[in-house]
Amino acid sequence: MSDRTRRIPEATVARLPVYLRSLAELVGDKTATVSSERLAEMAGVNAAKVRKDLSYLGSYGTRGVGYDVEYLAFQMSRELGLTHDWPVVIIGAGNLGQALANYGGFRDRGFPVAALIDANREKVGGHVHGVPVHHIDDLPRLAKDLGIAIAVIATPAGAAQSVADVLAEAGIRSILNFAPTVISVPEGTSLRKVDLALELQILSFYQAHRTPEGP
Amino acid sequence: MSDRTRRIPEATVARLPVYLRSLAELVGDKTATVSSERLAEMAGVNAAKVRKDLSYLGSYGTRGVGYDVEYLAFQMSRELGLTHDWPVVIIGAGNLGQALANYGGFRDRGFPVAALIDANREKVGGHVHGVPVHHIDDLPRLAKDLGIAIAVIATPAGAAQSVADVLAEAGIRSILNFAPTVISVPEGTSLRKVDLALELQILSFYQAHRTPEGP
DNA sequence: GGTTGTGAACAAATTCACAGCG
DNA sequence: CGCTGTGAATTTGTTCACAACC
Repeated sequence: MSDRTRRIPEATVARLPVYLRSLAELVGDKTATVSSERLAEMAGVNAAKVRKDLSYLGSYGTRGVGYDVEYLAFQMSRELGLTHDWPVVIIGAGNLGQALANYGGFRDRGFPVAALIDANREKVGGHVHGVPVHHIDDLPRLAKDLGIAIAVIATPAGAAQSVADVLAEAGIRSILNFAPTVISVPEGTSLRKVDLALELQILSFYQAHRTPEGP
Repeated sequence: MSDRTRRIPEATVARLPVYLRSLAELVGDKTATVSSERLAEMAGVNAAKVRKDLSYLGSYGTRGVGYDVEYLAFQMSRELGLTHDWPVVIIGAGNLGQALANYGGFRDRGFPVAALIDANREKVGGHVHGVPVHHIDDLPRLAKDLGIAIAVIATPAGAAQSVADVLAEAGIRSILNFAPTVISVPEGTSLRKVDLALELQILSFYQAHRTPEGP
């Protein structure tokens, strides 16, 4: 049975956006076709992995030629659900939340920040970089009105679990958590974590274990 | 041969900081010992994985009792190289770089931000949240003077590779890259990536593939 | 009795290597 | 001939299950 009929492995899903970014570059360069070799180089992986990953999407390559850049980009966007925008809310209008609201990379890649949410009523009512700040009690209504399916948690660790509970209540089933704590979400909710200091701690490990001469 | 004599797997290294965070909580609660079961719950993994992971550090548990919280935390800090602070530089004094400089989580977990670096001389000379802003040309000297081993790239994608090259030149061998692009670094340099929009794209995939009822 | 530490079994992910096709 | 698509082999990571030990 061919790979494309099986469920796409998590590791592959996590690389698709990297390929898509490379394809966007190639589209910009007006490059018509690309080999797995070249795409691998751009994405920082090896060619066998690219071919295996792409095979889960279908047989979109041509033997002896490579992949049609535009067609592959389209298929990949479709597979990733990126054919339309996904408005997101950011919970926590503190330092990090405000910076994320102002981060152009979200909007540019199809994730406009529709609202900032905070529990502190003093922050509510204003705008941060053009994004309105609402109270957490309004979240269920906002999620419905704005068609929000994805939330970003940018609160202190202590507040993250209760926020996750409110999100579950509001029917939001995709969460990106920046709070440095483990949160539990209902079965069926997708959760991704970004822990900034944790990444540095991992680097510290390898730094500490490097011999002076290396590696 | 026991696990602790083998090289620690990458997947385990990536989880050690999560355990350490849980242990720090337990220390705060004045909890003396902890079972793998309890630690697993706190870290959001299963107990077998905790025991296997901890076994790479050594036999620090007591059968029938569990792990001594303080002792394990100490051993883990030592293994992670967190017995002293690691000052970091952030390259790119834009939106994200400034937010990261102001992010308390770095300092709190032993990674004080010693300097912000920018290529734009108009930004240089001032301070952002108490952190001095220097020019990229001063990086080699700064790295040496401030004892900096870890750098954070928070520039636009287009500048990231040239920044990585400067970092290599300056002898910095641990890099956390926030720029949404693949960068290549010399053999022996540790590189971790955080791509904010990419995380949302991954969530989009699962959101798009979710059937209305489940799973 | 309770919990660790760890081989063994299992699963996921990566890489190889080459048949198949344009 | 060149490059994809993919089974097979390998490597890495996870989970099981239980002997060893306090």
